[in-house]
Amino acid sequence: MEEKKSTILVVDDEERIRKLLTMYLEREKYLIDEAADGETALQMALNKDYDLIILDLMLPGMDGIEVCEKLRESKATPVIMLTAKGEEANRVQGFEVGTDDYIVKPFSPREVVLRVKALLRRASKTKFLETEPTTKNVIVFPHLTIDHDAHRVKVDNHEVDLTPKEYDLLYYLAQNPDKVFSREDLLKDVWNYEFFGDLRTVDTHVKRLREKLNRVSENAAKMIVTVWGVGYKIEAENQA
Amino acid sequence: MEEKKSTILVVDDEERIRKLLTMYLEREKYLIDEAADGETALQMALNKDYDLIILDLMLPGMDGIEVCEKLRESKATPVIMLTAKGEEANRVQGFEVGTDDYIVKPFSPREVVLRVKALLRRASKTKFLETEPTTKNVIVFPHLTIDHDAHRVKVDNHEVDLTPKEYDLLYYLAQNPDKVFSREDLLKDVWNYEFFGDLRTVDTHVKRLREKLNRVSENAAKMIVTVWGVGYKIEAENQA
DNA sequence: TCTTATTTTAAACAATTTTTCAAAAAAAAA
DNA sequence: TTTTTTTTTGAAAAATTGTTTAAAATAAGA
Repeated sequence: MEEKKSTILVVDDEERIRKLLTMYLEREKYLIDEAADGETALQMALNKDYDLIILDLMLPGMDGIEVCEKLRESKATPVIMLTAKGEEANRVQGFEVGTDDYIVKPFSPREVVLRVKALLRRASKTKFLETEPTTKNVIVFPHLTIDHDAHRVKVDNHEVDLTPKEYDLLYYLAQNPDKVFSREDLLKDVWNYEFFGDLRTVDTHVKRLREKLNRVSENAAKMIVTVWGVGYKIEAENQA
Repeated sequence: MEEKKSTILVVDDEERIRKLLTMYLEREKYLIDEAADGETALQMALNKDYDLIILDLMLPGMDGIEVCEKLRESKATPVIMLTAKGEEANRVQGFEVGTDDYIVKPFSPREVVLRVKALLRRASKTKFLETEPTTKNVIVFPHLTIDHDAHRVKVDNHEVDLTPKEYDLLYYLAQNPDKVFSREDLLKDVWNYEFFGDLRTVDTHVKRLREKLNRVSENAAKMIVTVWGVGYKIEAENQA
């Protein structure tokens, strides 16, 4: 079940962004190289076969678009472009420069990891040309079902309306059942990297989440467990 | 339920167009080869039995028409010709050169996929020369029916006039019921590859689509669901 | 070709929903 | 009991979507 680790090149002039991405991607067992400017990045990308490159659009000297175009003259390495909100996201989106996907800053780390996985999956599919049985994206617990494609949550087969953050939070916890996350962890992973808000914000969302689940089933609400002095987790078992 | 995968040769001198087509076709589980010029393309097409060839009209050296004519001396492989707007679409259209279909640039990726499917269906039918119960291309929901062959939408058996984009959008969502698409997804897949517009353009089309459906049936309009903070989807169930 | 009608896009504003933060109340631990 | 932590509550601030309107692009017709 273990695959060979993919190597990823992360390019951004801001060190904190590089470190942030590196941290999250290494957590997923990818091997990461970093570059802070376009020239270096291009050289590295040409000299080594990366499985993926994450490339900031705005770079000192040679910008992301130019790097991508130059790279494309000799390599087809998948590229995810990072663009600030107003920037030329459109142009990047338009495939004009051979970008495979793009992410708008500020992003949530979780989102980046998901996109990276998706793109690597797509790329490897291309390579091996295998029929992948379209994986349904559903998490199932005794009283709770999360259909990620439909973005739908059901408690005892009864649909529950969640706000985006409530959904993200539940989905994140549900992906790692029985693992406790501190409020810091949750703010880091579920919120985007620019959010430096109050830790208590997490509590508020947990409260509303529990309330909504509880309206349908007390058992479902009890799945979200407070670990005193530590944080929150979802318990898969602990169900009637 | 799994069929053998069709192999397709994509020929265009612009890499971004090749990559774009490859990406969308691979998503549909086709096996893709690429060629950047006419000579290479012809050689590849003669040495391997492709199920379909997508051929750009304008190519350096030997152009698309010549490739097609030369190919036709020994093979009947179906060919879709890509032509820029002003180009000799007429000549190609007239099937003078043995082309089976043609698409005018810029195209929307979705359109290409549909044409490819249609042509492959036609071609395979020809092969077996059997009375195949012409697969109707109809999507049916409780209050909504989309007949793609006729390009006709009916709500509670009452025909609804949609503009092209409205239709495309509805059809795209209807093909993947219960799956949420972000505005970015929709712009990428439903609009053509040259469009780099505002995300909110999607909202406007959704609004008008809902309005037109709502004139006939509120239930039909309610099928198009806003997923707050994420995008839009069509709900198959959620119907009275 | 020129004119007219239709469709598409985009911007601005309104309406709605969500998120955040702060502070009091409650609960758990020491 | 005292202290610490969590839960609850409410309301302002922020973000997102809905709606309207006008300009731009496109297609159709004269």
